Amino acid sequence: MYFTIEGNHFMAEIRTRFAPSPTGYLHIGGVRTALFSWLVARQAGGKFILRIDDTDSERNKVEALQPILDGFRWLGIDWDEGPEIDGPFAPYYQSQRNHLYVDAASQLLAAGKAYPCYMTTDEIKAERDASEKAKKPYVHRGKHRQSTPDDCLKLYNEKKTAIRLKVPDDELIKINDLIRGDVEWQSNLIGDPIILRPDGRALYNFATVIDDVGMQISHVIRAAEHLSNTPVQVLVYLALGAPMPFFAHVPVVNEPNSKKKLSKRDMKKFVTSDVLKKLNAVGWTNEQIEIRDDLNPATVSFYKELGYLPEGLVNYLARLGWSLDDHSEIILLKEMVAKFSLDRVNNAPASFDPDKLFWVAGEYMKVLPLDKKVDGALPFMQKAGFINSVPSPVELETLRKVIDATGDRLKIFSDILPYGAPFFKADPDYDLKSLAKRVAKEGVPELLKTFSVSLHALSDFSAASIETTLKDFCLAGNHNTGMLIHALRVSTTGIEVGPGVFDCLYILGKEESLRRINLALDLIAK
RNA sequence: GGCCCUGUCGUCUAGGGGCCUAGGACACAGCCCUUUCACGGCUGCGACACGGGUUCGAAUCCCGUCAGGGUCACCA
Repeated sequence: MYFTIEGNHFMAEIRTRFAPSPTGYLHIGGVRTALFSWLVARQAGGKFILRIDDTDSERNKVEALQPILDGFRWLGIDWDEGPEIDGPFAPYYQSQRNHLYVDAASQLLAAGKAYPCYMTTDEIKAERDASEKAKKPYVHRGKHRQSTPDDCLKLYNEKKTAIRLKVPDDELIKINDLIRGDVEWQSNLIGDPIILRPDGRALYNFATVIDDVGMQISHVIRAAEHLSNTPVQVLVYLALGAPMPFFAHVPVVNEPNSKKKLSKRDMKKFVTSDVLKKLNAVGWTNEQIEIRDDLNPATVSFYKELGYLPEGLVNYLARLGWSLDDHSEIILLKEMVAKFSLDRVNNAPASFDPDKLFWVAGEYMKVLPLDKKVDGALPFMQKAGFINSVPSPVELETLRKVIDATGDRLKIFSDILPYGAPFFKADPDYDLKSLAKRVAKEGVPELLKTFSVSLHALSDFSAASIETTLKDFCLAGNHNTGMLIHALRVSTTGIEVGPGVFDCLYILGKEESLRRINLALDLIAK
């Protein structure tokens, strides 16, 4: 005989949930699991529930929860029930639900499915040592397993203690995991788990089931590390006589180029000098990064801070461990909701790849309308002090032109900083090496001077006409076109990489272009 | 150590007995386009963990080995 959960579900509606702890940040691995869960609910027209696992948090709960909610909102993962919106099964904070766990435990006690256990830690330790000596696995079985429900109740009412669930003998506990297929355990290898502490606080494995039953969760979609909790939880469902949900255990996310789980502890190690540089570039000081634990590549807010498009992050995360077919990489959310399926989720762990995420984010940026690009890039320019907090029409227009000229070079919003800087600073930051390489060369200063005259005479200072003028000029005087182009770029923007020169000159305007050319010439004259 | 899960290019993946000389994507290298960079195009590099079966035929099914991971709490 064995217990099975297959086909034992009779909920009318698909209801999935994610149960984060208020940690102060949204972890990239967790959000991927949540995304799968959300996708299942949205596809079925069901409900996605956020339940806060705050039973042992000493932190300020509201404060530590906010970044998580913000993260979900930013990504576009919305919830139908949970914090800030409530719902028919409120409260959605486990810390406020303990009475439900106590009630359920009493019920099990009365039904003879659980018993009070008065064994001391020393006694348990002695038993464990004995089993170890005998080279047998330690399986806890308390003394009051055999007592009648009435005796148990009486005992418990006289003296509160830990309550354990009776694990049945000689059973095979079997689930059909929607991702991993059949998984089974021997009940004889599972010790009677404590479900309620002597002080009346519930344990995770118990509280989770009570909540999932109470909130009518139809699909328990969670990280693979919970797979080994599942048999105990199945037993709780059974003891409760509650309908069994589907289970799906999503494989863990590994560190980049590693077989190790992308852990929540020790995230600081991801803050490499490279990462630090990126964060510095968008205005975070090393001190701030040190204090905040959400500014590292294992959290969602890190990507928000750097100006990744949330759609890109979502797309990347979905593809991490899941595939639609043999070729699709860019999959719009709409399509994902329509076509997602748990059976196409891989069962092996996947390593997080920042390079690919960057590429995906860039693909989304490419197709973003110019207006949206301006909106997204503006805060970065403001934070860097290039543009006023209340931007002038001129600043906005220049930014728009720069972004337009920058084109596909813009992958994430913070990319605007290096490309945009030359157009918003009074003078370019000249890179001395570039200056030496492109301007301070034989004949080049003279060439620039002569060409300045042509530029000065130009009435239509558009990119196209600057280009024509330059080409005609080189043709007529038999000058090296490339040499002049490079010299112009460096002398007007200070850098060698960026939008086309003709665009740069056009955006700067005639006066400013000529001024900068002279500035560079003065500089190399020294 | 017990239990459970998992092994396809460096990474994400396709594949589920013959369409496999193993496909796509990122990354990397080269070439072309563009007198920069990026984009785009083309090419290259590069994997079925190992050993046994089953079969006419195995990346695919079975067994074993090895490796990695998860978990074994009055944490969640």
